[in-house]
Amino acid sequence: MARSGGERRANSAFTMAGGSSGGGGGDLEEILMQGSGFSFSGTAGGGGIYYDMQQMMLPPPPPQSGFGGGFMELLDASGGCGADFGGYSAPSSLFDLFQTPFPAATVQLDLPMSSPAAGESSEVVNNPTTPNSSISSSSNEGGNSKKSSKDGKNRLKEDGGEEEEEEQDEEKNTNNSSKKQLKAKKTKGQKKQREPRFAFMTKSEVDHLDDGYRWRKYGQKAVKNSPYPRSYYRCTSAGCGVKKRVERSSDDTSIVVTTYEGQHTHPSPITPRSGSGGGIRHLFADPLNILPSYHHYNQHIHQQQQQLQNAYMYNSTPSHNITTTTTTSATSAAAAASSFLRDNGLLQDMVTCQMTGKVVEPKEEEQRL
DNA sequence: CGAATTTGACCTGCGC
DNA sequence: GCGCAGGTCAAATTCG
Repeated sequence: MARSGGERRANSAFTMAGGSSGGGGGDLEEILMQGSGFSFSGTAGGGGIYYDMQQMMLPPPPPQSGFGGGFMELLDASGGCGADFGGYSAPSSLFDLFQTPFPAATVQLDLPMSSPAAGESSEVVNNPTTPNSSISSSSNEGGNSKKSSKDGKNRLKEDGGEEEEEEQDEEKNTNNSSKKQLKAKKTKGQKKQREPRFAFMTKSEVDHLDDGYRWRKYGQKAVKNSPYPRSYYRCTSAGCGVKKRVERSSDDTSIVVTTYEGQHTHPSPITPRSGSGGGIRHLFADPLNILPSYHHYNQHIHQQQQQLQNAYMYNSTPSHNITTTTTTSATSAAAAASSFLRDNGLLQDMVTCQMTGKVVEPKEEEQRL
């Protein structure tokens, strides 16, 4: 109950990780980035491609003109609606990797388990870099929490089948006292199907990263083997069932793992080219996340680069659907994040990181399991 | 007062 | 079947 008002602040840099549509018990692949050099530990499982992360350093980011504008463009282009992903074709996009046949669907690494999201999340171990020193970004406030709450209920239905939404709603209306029981009923016997998930991992002192969408926190759970709790967010837009999970790595407390699940059914609430007035500005309220002026550009970029250098992403694809995650797994939320990064000349690094990871061929993955 | 967060309870899936 | 852990709900609480 003791509510910490600080919770409402916003976010800083992105963390992005791979997702999975955990069809049935499909968990995210474990990932490990070791020590200082970004060198993945090879995985035995699939005999996939192995890359040395140490080779992947960040190229100097190209000077960006407009922050908000570019970001929003990208948001619109890639993130607005899930349906848009098909047409998204930025060559350097993080999502291209997911959408293309490139078997990067799964980046797998051996990992001593202490991962924040045991069994589902990944772990990053990096050389500690300068975390965001000051975070004062805005919060994603203003959403209609009630709707989101409702969506939350629907989530369960969606998991089991959208056709049951109405039916379940009726039940709820007629018997509010047993909502949970109803929920249980509904979900029983139905294989819960998760939306594609993408996780971003970044070094940040702020847990909840502002990706341009409005989120409402609907839960928090203590994570096993981690002193840090995991927070659950849901997109506040009506009808949008996108969820976001935020947790901090127990191994490296400076690392935040943000997992997106689902696709936004709406454009980002942030107005494109909002300039100084649009919501996008909140994204960059944090001096470390914005490029207030070209004067400070290098400095900020440097810090962001460090973050990204230490960030890597993975796509936790359910073992059975690895091959199909290419286009559908790209959540708009993640797209927004990637767009942001790409717009700032940072995404490439993220991609690089991903590509340097061990790539497991779908078949191999299946065999492995 | 509306919106967002907190937090304990509850539910589900999974491993043993 | 039981227990554990993850995930979600929703009343209470807090904030703007």
